[in-house]
Amino acid sequence: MKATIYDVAREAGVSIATVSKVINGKGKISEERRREIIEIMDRLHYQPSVIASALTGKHTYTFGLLIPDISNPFFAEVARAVEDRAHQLGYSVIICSTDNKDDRVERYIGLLKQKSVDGIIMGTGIERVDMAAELSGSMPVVAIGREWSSVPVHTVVADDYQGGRAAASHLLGLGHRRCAVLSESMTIISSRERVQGYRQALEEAGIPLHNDHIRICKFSIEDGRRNTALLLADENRPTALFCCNDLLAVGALQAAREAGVRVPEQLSIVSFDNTILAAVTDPPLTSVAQPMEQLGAMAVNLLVRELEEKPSDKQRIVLQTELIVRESTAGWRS
Amino acid sequence: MKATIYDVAREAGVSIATVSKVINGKGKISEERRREIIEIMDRLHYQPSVIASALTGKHTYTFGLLIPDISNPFFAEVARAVEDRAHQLGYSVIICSTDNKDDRVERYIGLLKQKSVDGIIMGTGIERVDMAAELSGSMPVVAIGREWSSVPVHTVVADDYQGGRAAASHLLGLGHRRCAVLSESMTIISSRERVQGYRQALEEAGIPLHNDHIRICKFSIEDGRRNTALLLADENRPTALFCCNDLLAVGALQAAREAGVRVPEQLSIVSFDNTILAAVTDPPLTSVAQPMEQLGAMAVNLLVRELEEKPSDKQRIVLQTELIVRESTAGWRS
DNA sequence: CTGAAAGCGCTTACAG
DNA sequence: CTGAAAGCGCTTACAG
Repeated sequence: MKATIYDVAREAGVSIATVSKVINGKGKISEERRREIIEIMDRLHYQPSVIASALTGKHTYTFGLLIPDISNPFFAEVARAVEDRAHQLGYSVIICSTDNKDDRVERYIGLLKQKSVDGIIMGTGIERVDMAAELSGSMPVVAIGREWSSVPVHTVVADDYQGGRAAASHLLGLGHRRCAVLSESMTIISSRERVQGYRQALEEAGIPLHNDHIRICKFSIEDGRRNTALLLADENRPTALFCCNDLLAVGALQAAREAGVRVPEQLSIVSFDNTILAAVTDPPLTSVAQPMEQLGAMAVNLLVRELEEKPSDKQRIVLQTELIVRESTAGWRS
Repeated sequence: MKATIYDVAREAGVSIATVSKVINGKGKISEERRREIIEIMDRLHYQPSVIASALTGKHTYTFGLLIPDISNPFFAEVARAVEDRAHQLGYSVIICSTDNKDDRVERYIGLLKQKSVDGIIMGTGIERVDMAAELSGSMPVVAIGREWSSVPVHTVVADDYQGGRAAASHLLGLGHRRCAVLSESMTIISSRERVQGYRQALEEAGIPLHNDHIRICKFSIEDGRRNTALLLADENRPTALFCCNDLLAVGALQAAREAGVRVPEQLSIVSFDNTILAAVTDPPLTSVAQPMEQLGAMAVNLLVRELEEKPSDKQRIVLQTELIVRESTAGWRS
């Protein structure tokens, strides 16, 4: 049987209140007693029950991480950063893959509430924004890589707009004039921003982004491939393609190969995220890197500060992206 | 404030014992009362506290998943499978990346115990086997992709030996005679089995596996690259290479490219795992597929059965692998 | 400096 | 069929 606070108290000949105080470093305890009690706790391998202390108003030191899919390399890398920072700070993380489905989000949130988690990091999309609003009313929430302008929560995101601009500048600098883009749904703010940055940089260079050069995709290799195939089938096909994430870019690469279009000679591709995938494809992808580690760590920092200090004003932290040039982009002479 | 069982009881004019019974579907309650109470619980948005019920002897419906690194695609895919199956069965999973370090394992196990998780799925390596033994004495444990022959726990693994044989057979069939292998540490049973299967199949064909054709690597792209570079520097270099996981194979691919050795024309590579990486490299990797989804789901099944039914005999489940032939292997004429 | 007692939100015999 | 009471392992005023 596991030792309880009663066992320790009995062994030490004191009350459980006294033991509780030394556990929590509260109140005044004579140095002698304290040492003795600590020694006994060690000897008994006593570990306070988080369950019991949570029931008396303290924290569970656990929070939920909602992301679309842990098996997706981008979220896996972010999750690792979240986990590490959380662990450093004494927290555990329950991972929840939502597939971006509202009913899964709802179910998970319900479970997390029942389990009295201390807070939630939301990295998933939701359609019914009221769910986020309601949630943020009932516990600390920080949004990561996503935002809901109407809901007051801490937010940490990459500078998607600048990232989109960087992709465009790079392609323009290489001489491209027919530039297309593969995006996720425009209902996702980060996608919208990436496309917007891309579009603006192009327009400033006097190059409009044609509507039929904007393809909205689902978040999958397969859909990236399908949409790229459509773009490449056009007689006036683009010479450059900006993909809003690595998965889409992998699909684009596959479509190009199948269509006999060489990358980068006949088609330049810039992706976004810079997960491990970007480094292992053929050719390796030029990619706008998101600071995944920082994203995760900052989100945890915000959440824990909210938990342990006085609730502060909602912050919005924007982290810089960085263009990593590999071999999927090359100069174009028309 | 969240509604408690007291609120429901008061509203319904019954005792909390009665409410508890309808929550748990225990005891006899008149159909009328039950309906009324359920209606009130709905109206109050009442959700029983897992914390409180766990303190009274029930489960926390949470378990821990210990793996080396969630940002590694193989473990991310397994984790997703674990999460999905757990979720279906009403459990949450706390993810713990250990980097295969004993002190991290120990710390995590301690935390999980304090949090009263119902069980642990161990997919991580540990040096001090006694830790696993002690753990399995204190709560249900199932090992996944790892085994400790001396510790009685449920185990679910892929058939590593057969997988190694399959890799060798494939290469032999293509005419290769100088075959090398990149392995993880031989202290990991699964690595040992893979190499063993590979070696035996080679030997049965009359081809010994030379010691200097066995390279022990750390679990990283970088180490795969480094060791492959060493192999390729040999004048009598191998024409085929079996890598015990995709990450090592990615490193091998990089080393080959750097050394100007074409894959598969001058070097065939077979990897193991068949994560998403194997599909996106250049060339795509021929790989021995592990059934990651099944591995995860089976591990959860075993754990939950142990939890909810009478503890059964420790099972050892071995799942089949499957060779997926892509473009990193080709025939060799000497 | 130390302890008795109430309380957190439940479940479980046990009695009726 | 229903409820009073004890108990799970803690923490927190409060009193001394």
